[in-house]
Amino acid sequence: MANSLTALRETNRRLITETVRKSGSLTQAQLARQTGLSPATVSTIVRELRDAGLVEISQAGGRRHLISPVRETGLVVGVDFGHSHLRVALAERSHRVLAEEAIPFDMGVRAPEGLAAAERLIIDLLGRAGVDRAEIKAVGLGLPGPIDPQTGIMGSSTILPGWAGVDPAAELGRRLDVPVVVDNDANLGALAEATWGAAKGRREVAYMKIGTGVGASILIDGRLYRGATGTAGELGHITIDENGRLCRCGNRGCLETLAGGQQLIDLVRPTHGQVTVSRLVELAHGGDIGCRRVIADAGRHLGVAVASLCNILNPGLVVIGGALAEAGPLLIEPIMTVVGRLAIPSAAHAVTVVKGELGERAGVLGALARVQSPNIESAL
Amino acid sequence: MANSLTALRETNRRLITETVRKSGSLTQAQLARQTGLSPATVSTIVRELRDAGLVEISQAGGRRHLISPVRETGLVVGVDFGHSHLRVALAERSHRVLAEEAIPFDMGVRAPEGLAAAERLIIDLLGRAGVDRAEIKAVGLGLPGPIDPQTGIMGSSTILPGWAGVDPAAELGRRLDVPVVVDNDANLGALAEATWGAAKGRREVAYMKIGTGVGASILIDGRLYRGATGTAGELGHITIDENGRLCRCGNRGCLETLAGGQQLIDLVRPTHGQVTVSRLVELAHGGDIGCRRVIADAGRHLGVAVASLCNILNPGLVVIGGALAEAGPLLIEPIMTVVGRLAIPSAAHAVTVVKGELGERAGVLGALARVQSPNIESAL
DNA sequence: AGGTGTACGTTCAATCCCTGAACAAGGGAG
DNA sequence: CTCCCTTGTTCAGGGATTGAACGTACACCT
Repeated sequence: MANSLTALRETNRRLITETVRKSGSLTQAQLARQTGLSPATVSTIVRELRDAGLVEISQAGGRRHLISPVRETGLVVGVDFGHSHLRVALAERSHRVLAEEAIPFDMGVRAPEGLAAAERLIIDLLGRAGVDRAEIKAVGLGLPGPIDPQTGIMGSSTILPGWAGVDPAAELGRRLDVPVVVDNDANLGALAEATWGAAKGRREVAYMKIGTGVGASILIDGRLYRGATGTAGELGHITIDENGRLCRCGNRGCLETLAGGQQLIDLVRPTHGQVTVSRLVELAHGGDIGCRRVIADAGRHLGVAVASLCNILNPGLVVIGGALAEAGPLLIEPIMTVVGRLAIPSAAHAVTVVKGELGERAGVLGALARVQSPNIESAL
Repeated sequence: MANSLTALRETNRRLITETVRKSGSLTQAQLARQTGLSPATVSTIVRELRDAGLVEISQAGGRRHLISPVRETGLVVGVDFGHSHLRVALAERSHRVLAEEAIPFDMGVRAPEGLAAAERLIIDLLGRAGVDRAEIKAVGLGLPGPIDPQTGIMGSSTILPGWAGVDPAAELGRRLDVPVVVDNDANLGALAEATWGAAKGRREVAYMKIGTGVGASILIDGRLYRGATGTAGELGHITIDENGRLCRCGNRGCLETLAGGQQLIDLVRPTHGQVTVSRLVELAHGGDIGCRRVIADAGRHLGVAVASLCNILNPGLVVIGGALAEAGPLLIEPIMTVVGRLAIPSAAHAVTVVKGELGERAGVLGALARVQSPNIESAL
């Protein structure tokens, strides 16, 4: 705070840069109205930013100048590890996706193999898009497990035994020689839905990802909430039934053991054989009574958790993502029913439960978003 | 943001006012060092504040001027309704308590009777302190039920039937002819513990009040978190046992039906006769096995809820207040044990569970705090 | 086609704010 | 008692924002 005047100028410069980055491109007049600054100030600041190479100015008819964020060169990569898949997307800085691919993948392997697979898939995508490896400027990496936000090291050895203690961002960064930011897959899904999807513009949101496991992430005042030590949102391991089935986290009756995709798969195996979550959802949509029942039961268990969440946090919106979310109303209606019954009325009235709009791409898109706007999260 | 320059000045003025209010009284030089502003700026702003009557200046030897917050005149009252008691405190603006009293009280009565009782107790206290009624400038009011933060009207007719639909702040304000701010008793307890008690200076805190019922309140980034519609923290009515006992909220197996004081009283009635929660805690401290067991069981049930809370929010501190908290380790150790078992390890390691420091006075002190600093809460 | 109105971006003087330096006034150490 | 340090004030200087005035170009109406 050496000089509050220059600090003020800095603030306003940042304000304008942010506004430009968010809106894509606008004229100075629009900028002035949106920021509340006077046209004169906008004029001088825009010139400064142009001289600094932070924005680009193009003529747009009349005196209108179109201010756009500087055409960021280079590409970014999003990597999304699921329990049973690995998805990678190659995108421009503007988030336009150039190439994307998902492959089946078993998270049970050790970290080195997993990261090697990601590296191979990235290089494959580069080749397909005809892009040189050096074009990649940054990578966003999503993982289905707890990550210490201070160190970036994965914790909780019981959940992903092959990954505990490793620093995936550093590892992958060393392999590719670019900066890598890492985050929980549910956090990234929430980020994607908040940026482009069902939670766009909402402030108090809970996001639940129901894939093989169950993860969650919380947006408070529009920002990712991480809690005191960065593990907020582990809704998959709250206890629903103290005497329930053993969970991979070591406890009994976690939500995940009742509503996770793995459980559903196990439940239909005797009658339907080995299926994937997506196949199970397909069958349910096709009218299969057993699958519908299994999904509805999962919804009811999820409803118990969402009701607790509503009582505790009183969110305005709950977004359901992950493979099971594709069941749509088959899953969401039971959730709502249970929430209506178990949550206190004022919290139940306040909340809407919807399916995510980005589907299975949420994680990888969130990874792309995370690379660009690392500061959407709460300060911590 | 009409004029950013004047906005800047406003910010700095506020910065100085806050610093003065916090530190009690200091010199201009100290002020300059603490705020990072130049002595010149401090000088002019202090003069402005003096002229506006917001601070007082006294000579303190040499050129030293002692800047102190203006001696606030008048008194404030805190009112805390519990399920079974009513507590009122009369205090100076500086929070020095002049008189305080608690009486047994049944929240089952209708709102007018309750507010009349509060009024009588306030007038009683005024007489005892020898203070005129006109000295009261504001009242803080705590109630053990959900309050719509927009309208101030009490909701959820099932929980406090005699109070649903009334606007207690307006009612009491009309009776006493002073402004009244109203809030949930758990929120006020949290506020008090955060201001003077066990949570002083902590940022991520959950407060649980276990009296006749069970309430909770959440501090996020040091501010009261209210959620989308103001009912965040209703932890007493999360479902622990879907097939459990009926709760006054209309559901089954709420935490409150398992760990609320009322349940404990009911449990020991066959063997110990009708007792209060405080008496039950006394007996437990005296070595009564039955009471100890009942409290430990309640602790285990609370532990399930706290574990969920930890998984969802990952707080750094959980403060236990209310009458049952006086059981101390008899209650808290079972909580910690269950949290250690059910919460994910990283969240369990992060959290400390402690007894509140303010005891049964937490609510009424919080009401006093709330009158003075209504802006501690999140913006919403 | 021509005229008029409107919106846009730039420039400039005015205004407001913060800061560094100079300065007066005391208190404390030696 | 003197020197030195700290404190608060004053003043000039430089930044930053703004309102008003101005030139320009497009759109629309006649």
